[in-house]
Amino acid sequence: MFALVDCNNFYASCERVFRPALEGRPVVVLSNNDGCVISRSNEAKALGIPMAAPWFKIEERLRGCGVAVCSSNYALYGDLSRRVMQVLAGCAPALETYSIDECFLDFTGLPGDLTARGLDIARTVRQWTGIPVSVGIAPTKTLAKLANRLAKKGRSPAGPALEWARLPNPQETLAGIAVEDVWGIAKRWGARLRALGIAQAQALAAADPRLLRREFGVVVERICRELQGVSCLPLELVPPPRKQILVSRSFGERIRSFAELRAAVSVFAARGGRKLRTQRLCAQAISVFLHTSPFDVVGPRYANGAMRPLDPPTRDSGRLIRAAVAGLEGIFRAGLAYQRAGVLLLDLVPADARQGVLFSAVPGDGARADRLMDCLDVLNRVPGRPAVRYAGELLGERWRMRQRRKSPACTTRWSELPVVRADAACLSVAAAGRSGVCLPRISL
DNA sequence: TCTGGGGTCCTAGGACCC
DNA sequence: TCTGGGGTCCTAGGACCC
Repeated sequence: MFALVDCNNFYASCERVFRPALEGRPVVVLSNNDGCVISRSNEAKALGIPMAAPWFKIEERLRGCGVAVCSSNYALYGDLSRRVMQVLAGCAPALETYSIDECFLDFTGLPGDLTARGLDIARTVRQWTGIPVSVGIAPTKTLAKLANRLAKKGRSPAGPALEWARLPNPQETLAGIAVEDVWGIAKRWGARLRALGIAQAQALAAADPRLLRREFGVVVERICRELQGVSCLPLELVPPPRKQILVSRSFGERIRSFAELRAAVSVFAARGGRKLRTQRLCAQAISVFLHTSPFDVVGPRYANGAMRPLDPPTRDSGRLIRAAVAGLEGIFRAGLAYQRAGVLLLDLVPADARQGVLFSAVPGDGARADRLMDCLDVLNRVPGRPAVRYAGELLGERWRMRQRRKSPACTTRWSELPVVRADAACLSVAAAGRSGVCLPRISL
């Protein structure tokens, strides 16, 4: 038995935690560079703001609607996610963190009423972190996803938790769910399924698994069986090691000079190195890529990438930067307006299982390089922009993203901690330990 | 003026091995 | 006249997820 706990409108909800005045107001969070809408509060959804809409296209229409617009603040979201997961870890014997805002819990064999347990989880997470969540409970992950969806849409009489087995008529419910709303079925497969006369979740559950296997492969066959209640996707208790690490950004403005691209690519490579080290991995290859904007109508279009082997495998930021810049030299074309670049670290291997090179031409990358990187990481431990950087990273800043409306890093940066003023009477009530919930009225 | 940034899995086909 | 049966590895492309 699985429970899927999913944060409601996660990024928008995070913005509300430290700005209670946003409660009840439409809130949208924008992607990097303040580009597209990537999270919407219920009020924003009610205004008809579509997911992934480019903000500049809908901004005008929404003027006067009182929409609170936030640049994305990943330091905040990452930290609140960590707190939510920490609370959830105490709610079940095992859990799988599925994404920044979702978590599968193992509910197998738990005594008592599972719906009540789900409601209790939702209440606890809300009270301890400020984040509203929904809980779907079912014998398979796919059905738990659907149950969660129903709970989120207010289809659960109990509130934010819904147990599949408690539905009065599960078949009828499946018949009311479009096939594209099933986890793992998106637009393309949806269209092909519809062409076969499979338009709802119920039809998919009833379809011939052999046909699905033949037409779509094992993935859709599994989804079919999961809809029938046969669990095919187990809980992954230990996250498998990363296979690749990507660091890329769209630029705040178009970049034309090699020097500035080199600065951006150096920053990406250094950041990739840091990610490698926190995950105790080494890369055996690095790829650097860049392209002009696919939306620009004037000027030539260009996209290219270059791959370089890293032998021996490395997590040394200096070597990563050198390799990335060498790759960049090969693909840079003068006279173009670049919109985005990135660095991809590939063929990752555990750092303690690196294959050495018998006749190494690369000096270092042994204990000495490791110590240097450890030192760098200690100096840069505080989140935010690193304290110590490679000189190459500093040779241009114009590529950096636009983030005009970013909220403070309330929980990860000393200088941005919120100041709390609380009503004294209310605090004394809370301190007296009266039973029940007493949230003091606070202003920030 | 302005359009995100990460990831994974599966399959088919080709090249190669004994 | 006749030409096996069993594998692995790699890559590109297509699909999906948040």
